Amino acid sequence: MVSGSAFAFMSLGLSQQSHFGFEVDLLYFFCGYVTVQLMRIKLFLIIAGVSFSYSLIMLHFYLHSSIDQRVQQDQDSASISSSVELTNTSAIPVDSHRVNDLGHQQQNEGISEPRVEGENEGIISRIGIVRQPRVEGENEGISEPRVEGENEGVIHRNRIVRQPRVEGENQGIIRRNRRVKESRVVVFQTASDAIDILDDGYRWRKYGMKVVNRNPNPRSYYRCIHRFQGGCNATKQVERASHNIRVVITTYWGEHNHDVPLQLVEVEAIQ
DNA sequence: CGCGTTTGACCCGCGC
DNA sequence: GCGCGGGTCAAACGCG
Ligand SMILES: [Zn+2]
Repeated sequence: MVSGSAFAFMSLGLSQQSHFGFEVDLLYFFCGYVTVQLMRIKLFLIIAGVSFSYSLIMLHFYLHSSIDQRVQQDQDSASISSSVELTNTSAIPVDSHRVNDLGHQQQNEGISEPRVEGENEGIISRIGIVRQPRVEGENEGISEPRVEGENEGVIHRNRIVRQPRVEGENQGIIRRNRRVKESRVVVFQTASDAIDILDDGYRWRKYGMKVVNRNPNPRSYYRCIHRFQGGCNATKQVERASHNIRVVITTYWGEHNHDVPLQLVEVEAIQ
């Protein structure tokens, strides 16, 4: 029976291998190893098995319930105030789905596992939206990371962004010290094995890539392609989470001041 | 040749 | 002031 339970632990660890990071896999392996050692010395077998199974279950639930918090902590020091939705149960294939209106897209409600077994399609979940900056001092800390029925998750972050430089005249004299508070941030979390960039209908140009915050995966910076023609200053950042290689976090900054450009399929449909 | 990506340098705010 | 972390620039490069 004890060997059977140990085998169950090992198989559980192997089954979780593709969903969590390397450290968690190491932790599972260590738990299995400790179980085997306890089998060898024949000491407190049943108690150790029960305690280890309990700790594994608690670890599993902790990882499951705090994935959105860790996403936000990895993003930067933003803290989630109340009512952040994490409804990534809608298994929307990234290829066939275009997020046309990010601010008003409704996700279905109801919680389930933040991962889809045996599927390669990405699942999209909107973490939060900031429409205007908030004053620090209220709603400190992380509370209620999972609220049912709320469609407007709010992340308050008083991030200071630089004003874009005025092009074409007097370069060198123009100071960048005008700072505004960004008023709109949309964070998406996508679980995908291969697809990093979800097609939202807009055309982006990559302008930077940086390894940040001890995350082995670099963060990519994109700008809207109409920045120099139409003055659109919408940007987005795409990175993979450090703790889970399958989670892709897409952060949108600013809003477009133009319409969604036509896609190739639509151009072909017109012709 | 035009357009988009890559990638090292640069800049800037912030903490010590 | 200095180092560090993170965002941006821009020359080089690649590709149709
Ligand atoms: Zn735009």
